[in-house]
Amino acid sequence: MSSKPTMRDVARKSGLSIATVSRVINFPDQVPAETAKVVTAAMAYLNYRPNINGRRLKMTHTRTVGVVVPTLANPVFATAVQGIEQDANAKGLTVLLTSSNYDPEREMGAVSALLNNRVDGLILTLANADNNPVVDLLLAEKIPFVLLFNQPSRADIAAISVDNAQSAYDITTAMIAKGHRSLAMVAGHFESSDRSRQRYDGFCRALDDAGIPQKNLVQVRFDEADLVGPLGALLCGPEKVTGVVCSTDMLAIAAMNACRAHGLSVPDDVSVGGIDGISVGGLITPKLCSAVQPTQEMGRQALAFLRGLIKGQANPQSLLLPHHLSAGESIGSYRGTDQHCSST
Amino acid sequence: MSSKPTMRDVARKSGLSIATVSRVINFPDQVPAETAKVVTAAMAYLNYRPNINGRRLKMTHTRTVGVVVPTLANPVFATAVQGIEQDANAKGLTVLLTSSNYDPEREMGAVSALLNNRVDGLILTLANADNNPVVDLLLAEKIPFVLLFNQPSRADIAAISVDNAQSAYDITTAMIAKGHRSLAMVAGHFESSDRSRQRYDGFCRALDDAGIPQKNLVQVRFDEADLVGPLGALLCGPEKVTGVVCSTDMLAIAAMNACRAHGLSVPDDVSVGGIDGISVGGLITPKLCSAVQPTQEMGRQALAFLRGLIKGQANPQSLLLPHHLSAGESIGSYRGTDQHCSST
DNA sequence: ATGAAGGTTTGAAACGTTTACATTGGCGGA
DNA sequence: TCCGCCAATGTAAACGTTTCAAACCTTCAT
Repeated sequence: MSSKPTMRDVARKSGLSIATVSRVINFPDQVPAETAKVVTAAMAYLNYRPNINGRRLKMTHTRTVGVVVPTLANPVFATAVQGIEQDANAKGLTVLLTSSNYDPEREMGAVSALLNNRVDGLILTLANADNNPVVDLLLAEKIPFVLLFNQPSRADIAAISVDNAQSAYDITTAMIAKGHRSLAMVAGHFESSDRSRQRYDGFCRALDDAGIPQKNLVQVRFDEADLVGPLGALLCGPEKVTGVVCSTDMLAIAAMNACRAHGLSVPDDVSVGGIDGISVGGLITPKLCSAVQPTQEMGRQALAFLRGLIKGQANPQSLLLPHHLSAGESIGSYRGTDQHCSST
Repeated sequence: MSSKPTMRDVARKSGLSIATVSRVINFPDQVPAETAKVVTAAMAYLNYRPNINGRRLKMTHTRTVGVVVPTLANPVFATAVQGIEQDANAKGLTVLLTSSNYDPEREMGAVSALLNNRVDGLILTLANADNNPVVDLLLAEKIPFVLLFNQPSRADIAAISVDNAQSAYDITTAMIAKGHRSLAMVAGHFESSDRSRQRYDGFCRALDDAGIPQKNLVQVRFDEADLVGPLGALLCGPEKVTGVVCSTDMLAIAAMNACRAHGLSVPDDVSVGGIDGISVGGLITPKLCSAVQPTQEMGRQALAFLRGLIKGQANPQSLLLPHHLSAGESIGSYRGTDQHCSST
């Protein structure tokens, strides 16, 4: 009696067989109301709880999905996971969460662990979606999976993202349109994020289209909050950068902070733009101008897509969702470089 | 061959018994190196993956912990979960994540689902920790659990939190020390969060200690980003509130935004303080002054504590962690109420 | 030669489900 | 009366592990 009651106990208590109890639980309509009542009463009396692990062992699917993101410390991923999680729970799916900290080794470890859990499918944001052993593994094992935020070059693997290069192109172009000619990009390390590189490509293309040869780039850790040092040379050096495009909104917020630390006003002295569209961006001053992606919706869509793959109803394909520039205040018109860098 | 290889297959392949294979996996040192090598080779050859669900069914513990938080959209919870998740994965524990959206019914549903998964223990942030059916259920079922952020009145249930009332007291007092006498609190709905009420209590106590009778309170939804309306009456009405204490940093950021929408400068016209200490608070301008809690560390501690409970090495008890006021710029000296509310 | 000791290995019974298949019993039609 | 059918229920074999008790060697002292 000390251990948890099992279906067998319920069967005994209700004077019926274990098969009938199972049917009451799984196919209530295949069983007479009277019988169902008896069984339900027994279950309530015994405080019975189905052991999902027993079920999982027997059934071919586990009604479980694995999620791997770089970190929850960046609201972009937290928001996406929030979307995934909400819908998953509404559908009775269990979410197994892991974060990789942008580390490919940990990505593999996490996926491996999730496969051992026999997840029905996976939603992942990988450091680099191309030539990725994790992707190869998943394809080999024929496990349904959807990449989220990644924008792989292969078209035959499922992925939900915005057009990263175009996002960066758009925000950069907006800055150029305001007269800025000396621009820099602050990006997370490329090896930690293919998005980062793709966004840098878009940045470069925008400069090329505007005939600006000089392309400044500073790569930083994604969780770097202190950009005072990294940005110092660009803002205060000979370049006198007046426009800073950041590969993420988190970096953009840190960049604005760094500008002020150098005695520069945003957007009067320096314009700053981000990419992602995290919600705090819209609340701060100056309002962050950003290439916004529908983050939470993307999480939802990734799950919906994954469910389709699991049911075999859909084929893997990449989906590009539309982004838009937010009407921010962090990008202003070029006003010269007179008052640059009061403090170093 | 189409299905996944099992331990039986590995046993057959290596010419050994299933029991030996199991021992190689779980107790490699109880097995001669030679045998281990043979088995490992077979596993590699067959691409064997242990099915954790089989193990879970047999074993009394599942090496799985459930996590329930209100939402990941608030960085406080995301950060805490990040802490939990990192350590859990390092220890080989699987994390089952659910969010309740501050809804007690969904809390119960989530916990119920997690119990069906036979989690070894739970970490939860509940809307209200006192007289909570979820807590009763968990106690009745003798499932180890740790409350996180909740500060229950019972001392015999495990909880990791800061002193919520004192946090609010401190930030309020800091504001009063700057000369503010007309204060208001913006708090999330009390029925969604006992922290919210506890913090309001601290706010009131601070006012009492300062001999200020007028206690303004506006309750809002936690995900409310637009406080322009809710704060309008207080900022522009007869009260001419010059100090706004918010029950969370997210609300504080929204409040600063609302102040500016009313044409008021922070901190020149209105001071704003928050509670939580989310990291963006330190990056924005003005730097948010907040009662900071060690969020990620709290997640880690909750997990460590939970593991102790699971092993039976610890007894449930409430732990109060220290908080501190951040040196922010969002609280300034009282300068009168001349220039109040340029735009409504 | 015999047996005890001890290191390896194995057989088989769980764990809590699901489900294909067998059984039961009641009822209508021939 | 008998047959067949159908709905309701039951039987038992999986699913992939872990683990206890038993069996099987070697080796070695007697």
